[in-house]
Amino acid sequence: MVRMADVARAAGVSTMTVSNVINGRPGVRADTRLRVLATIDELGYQVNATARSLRTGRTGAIGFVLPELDSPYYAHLSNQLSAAAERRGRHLLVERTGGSRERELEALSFGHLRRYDGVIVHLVRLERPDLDRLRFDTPVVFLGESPVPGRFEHVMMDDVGGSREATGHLLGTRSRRVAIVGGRHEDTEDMASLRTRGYRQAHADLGLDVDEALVVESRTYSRDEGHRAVLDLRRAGVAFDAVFCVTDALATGALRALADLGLHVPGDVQVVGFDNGEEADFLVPRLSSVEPGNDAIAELALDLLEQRIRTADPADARPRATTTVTARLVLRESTR
Amino acid sequence: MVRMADVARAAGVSTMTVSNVINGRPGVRADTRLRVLATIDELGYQVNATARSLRTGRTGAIGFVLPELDSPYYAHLSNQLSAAAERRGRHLLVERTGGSRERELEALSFGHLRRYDGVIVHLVRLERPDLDRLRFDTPVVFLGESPVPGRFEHVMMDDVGGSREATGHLLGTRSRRVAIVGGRHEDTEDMASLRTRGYRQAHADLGLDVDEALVVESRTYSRDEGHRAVLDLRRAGVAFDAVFCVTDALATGALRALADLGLHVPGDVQVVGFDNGEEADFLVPRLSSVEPGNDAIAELALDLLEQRIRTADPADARPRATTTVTARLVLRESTR
DNA sequence: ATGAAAGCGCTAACAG
DNA sequence: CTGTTAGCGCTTTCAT
Repeated sequence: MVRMADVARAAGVSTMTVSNVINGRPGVRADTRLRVLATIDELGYQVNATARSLRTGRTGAIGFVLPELDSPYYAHLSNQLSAAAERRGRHLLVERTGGSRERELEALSFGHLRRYDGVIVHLVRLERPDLDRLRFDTPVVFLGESPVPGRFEHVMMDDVGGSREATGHLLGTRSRRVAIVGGRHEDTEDMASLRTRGYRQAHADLGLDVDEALVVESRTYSRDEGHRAVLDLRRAGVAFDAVFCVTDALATGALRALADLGLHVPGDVQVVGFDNGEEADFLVPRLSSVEPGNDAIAELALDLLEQRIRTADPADARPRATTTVTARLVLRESTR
Repeated sequence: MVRMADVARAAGVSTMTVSNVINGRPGVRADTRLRVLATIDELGYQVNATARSLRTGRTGAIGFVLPELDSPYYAHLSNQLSAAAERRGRHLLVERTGGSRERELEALSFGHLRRYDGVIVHLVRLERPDLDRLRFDTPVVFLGESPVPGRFEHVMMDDVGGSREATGHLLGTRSRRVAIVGGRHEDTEDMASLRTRGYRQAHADLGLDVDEALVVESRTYSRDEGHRAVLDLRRAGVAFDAVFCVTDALATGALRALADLGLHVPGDVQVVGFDNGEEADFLVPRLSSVEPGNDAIAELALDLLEQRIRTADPADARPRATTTVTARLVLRESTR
């Protein structure tokens, strides 16, 4: 372990001069700087980020707290956030909660947050009572559909609008029995509910009733659940001529199930997904999907965070808001 | 900001007693403990991890440094590592390098590593000269195919064996012109080279020559490159009756391209991927793929890291090794 | 069972 | 242009 003090002694200067050199601060004579740099190199010295962070209160890192790393949606979003953060000269550290209440709370604990200058958080379990109790002064931007107390910034996608457009397209292209996979009978504020709300609105727009038998709930939003859901519908004898899946992963499973059943897409059954992940363009048939605007979400979240980090005044009273990024339907081969 | 000293004052004890309570150390009277806990709760105190870490030299966090977050392979591996680390009472923080030399070096800098008690690293750019120059005492386990100096632990998958088995299966099921997508003409030690080596060995096993026109290199290992590669082969008039793709993502693109060309899989062309990701089971047709043993790799990497963290002696001379985890071919619908 | 003192490695503030 | 002093919030050590 080489300390700054070691460098200072070896170079015959004080630690402050070493510190000034390292941090590129002005007011160091050129020859002194060179001597210090040479010594640093020679001893292989590297700053202790922990000590610096304790002293300055800054870490140079931004956190991204999410439920799962291996869903295509979060994987893609993380990658975009990481690349965008890098462009701004910051490092992104990604942390998984597994979608458990306990781990979400832990990730938002003060001690944990000290690791970061700011944090972007996508919660799936914590509800208002929990959120209201949160106390920290690390700048935070929330993503996702859970309603967030007004004192926090919140960026979300247009779940309702995107779903309405997708369902509307299906109903507008001669489908009359549109199933929703990953929907929700109850109307709360989670992702499934919001997307189901758009689905219901599209029906209402045309004066159509929703057959609740077509609303299929799912425990997860992964491929196997999409596969199971379509097979279940068939087994239950529920007729359908289109499927709106609330994620691309569900849609991938649904497409596979329809192939297993020997049904033609989009001839017999149309399919639309939500997320517009890279995979959509490579499925057979290529999947029409709702593009939620991840790029815009990533940039916006980082912009907001950057602002909060810079005006580090905890009592900063500037208005915070929930910003909704526009979604749009991308048509491919799985629809008519 | 509530400090430990604030809690101590409010509870009428010393900071040491508060510290002892928080860390569950013995030697605190029950009533004192309760009073301290009540005060902590009341003031909403949370330990400052940075300060603790400066003092103890430990952080409770393990790092995972990888090239990209959004490739299905790394996404899945990260998720497994994170879940496994959690089971061991540790937190995993994931950091992306983007596959650039500069960022890989930075991630391995001493200052950066101080954030972690130990780090698992999957490099793709750094070469021996760079690695030999590395100086740090944070325990590190390397993943991936780059050769690693003997002083480090290294866990890798059996790229050669898995590829040999996959190619062998194709050659053993009446395919005579097996293309490799994502292969490498030159034989070095990167992933593409190793998997191509297995491909060549399988040919040699049967006394067959490899037609270099069937070895298609690719810049990335993503779906679009797989798609492009198959179309290019066709356009160039190279005949083939099977495709071994060195990743599932490439295979997904290849399947899509074969569908575009109106070729039947596996009737006209067989396809095998490598990674055995969740998607393999939902493609049309379902993709046969080499299972690299991610679970075993994740557990092993964490075991090795845990050992190094515990025996924190930097001069620890116990032997380090490269451990190769066995790969095996999983057959599905894309092969005969 | 509890507390006082010292210090982890760095940098802000000020002095020279 | 360079150095001195103090202290970030915690835990280790040793004393009581």
